[in-house]
Amino acid sequence: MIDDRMRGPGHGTTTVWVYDERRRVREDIASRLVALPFVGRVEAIGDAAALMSRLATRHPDVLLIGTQRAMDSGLTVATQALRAHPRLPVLVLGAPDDAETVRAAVSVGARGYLRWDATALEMGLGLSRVGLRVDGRTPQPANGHPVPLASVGAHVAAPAWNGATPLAGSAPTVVRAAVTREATPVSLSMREMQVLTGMSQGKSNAQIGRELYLSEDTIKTHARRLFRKLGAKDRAEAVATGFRRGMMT
Amino acid sequence: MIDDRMRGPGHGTTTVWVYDERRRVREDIASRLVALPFVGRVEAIGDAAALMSRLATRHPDVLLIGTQRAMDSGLTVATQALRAHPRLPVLVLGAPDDAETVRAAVSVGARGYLRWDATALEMGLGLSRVGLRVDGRTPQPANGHPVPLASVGAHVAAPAWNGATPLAGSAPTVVRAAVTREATPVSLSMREMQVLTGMSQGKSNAQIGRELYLSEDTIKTHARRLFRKLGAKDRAEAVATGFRRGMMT
DNA sequence: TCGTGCCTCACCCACCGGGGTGAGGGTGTC
DNA sequence: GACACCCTCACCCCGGTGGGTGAGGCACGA
Repeated sequence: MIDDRMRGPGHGTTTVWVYDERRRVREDIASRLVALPFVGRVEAIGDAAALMSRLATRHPDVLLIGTQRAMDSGLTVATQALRAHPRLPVLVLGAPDDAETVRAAVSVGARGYLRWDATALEMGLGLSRVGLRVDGRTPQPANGHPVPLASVGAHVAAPAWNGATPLAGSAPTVVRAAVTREATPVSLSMREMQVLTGMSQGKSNAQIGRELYLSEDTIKTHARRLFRKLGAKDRAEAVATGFRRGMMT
Repeated sequence: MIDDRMRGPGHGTTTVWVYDERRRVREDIASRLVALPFVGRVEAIGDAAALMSRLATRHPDVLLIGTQRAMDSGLTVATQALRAHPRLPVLVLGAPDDAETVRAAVSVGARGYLRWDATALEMGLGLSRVGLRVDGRTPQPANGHPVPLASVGAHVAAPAWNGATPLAGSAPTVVRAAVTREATPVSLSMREMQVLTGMSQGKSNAQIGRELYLSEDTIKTHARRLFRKLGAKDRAEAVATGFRRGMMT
């Protein structure tokens, strides 16, 4: 039930624990967390007693606790954990519009509320608003790449990074994830962009060539050039940086 | 100067013309437009006379006109074009916070204002708010994939798709791009997610295996399984759908 | 006018990627 | 107890990928 060996490639330093009685849920959440750049180790825990005993000796940087509508199991665990360790950064995880649980979570001392259908970006923000540490500091919008900006739950004030306006009221409105704008020092040519788009659709060089009425060798040349421009090793990384730089949809 | 042969792979039907005197600018914008799924043909035009004569016989679905701060060349062209063709959907392109040009653009009849540093998502919305047609209809948030949601310029009312609140005032605040939430029917396991993340960082299967203390063959197995789950042909497409589904950052 | 960047195409070549298949062990669920 | 899913590893195989290099033409700007 506890995945100690499940550690990431090491560039992330934050440790996150995910508690939920439903195995499916906690593992689903955990698997999405490992994709976040600043997250190093994720552990999924399904037993309340185990969680408490672990908390006696070690603390995660963030503890995620899942809840089910009209069941207070998750909230009970959150209450227990926070009673024993009041400064523990706890995020409650629940249904998209469960205002009741949001209120309950806040009242027992949770730092925030995360919808279970949150995107990676939103999870990232949820974590970053909750005492996450990267090399001892709170993460900043780094080197022009997207960074969590807004959203999680209404009761959490939206940050004002990058000039975005904070949430006005405290109504249970949920602001959706946003992306910081980057200096975009790279600009791809039209053809390179078309090739990159084709790649993102799983097309082979030959296929792209056929669709653009070009030779496959020409596509390979464009590919090489766009790899250099984007600093990418292969098409997968090129596509990824395309998305991260806001060039793709 | 006019790229008639520069047509996309055909799944997009919208035709966009980009006007700007600076070659660099118009081609940069054009190259970013071709990446949008619903955009079929993009033509970059650098000469005002040529633009007007082309407009006499054919109309694009959207006409983008670039402006420079403290120069009215672009606005002059926009004025000309709109005087001759009042129903032409024109978007003015300009500096991020050039409120003056925004006002001027609106007053001459432009349908919206697009920051030159807009992300693909934002451009998509700019286009979709401006009379874009896909098979005769305005595009909807389709099959669970991200879709332009907010932003372009303050004077354009933000759409209320997905329950997001429209822009409150008419102040020159700019709402950043947002992403719709999708039903996320696929869930990757922890390992699959780690492999996908490695792919997005340009790592080879062997490299990923080394970092996770696994055999390369194991990575290949995880890769195959995640390809099937995501419906992807190769790692590039897998990474792309990972981003489109909000699983990656 | 020369240089630069883009577009186009070609050839060579090492090797990585992806599909197929099988298989053992673990942990839950019905 | 059967079933399903995940994790792990292995072997075979072919085709696609990516790097290097060269080269001609075109449009532009210094």
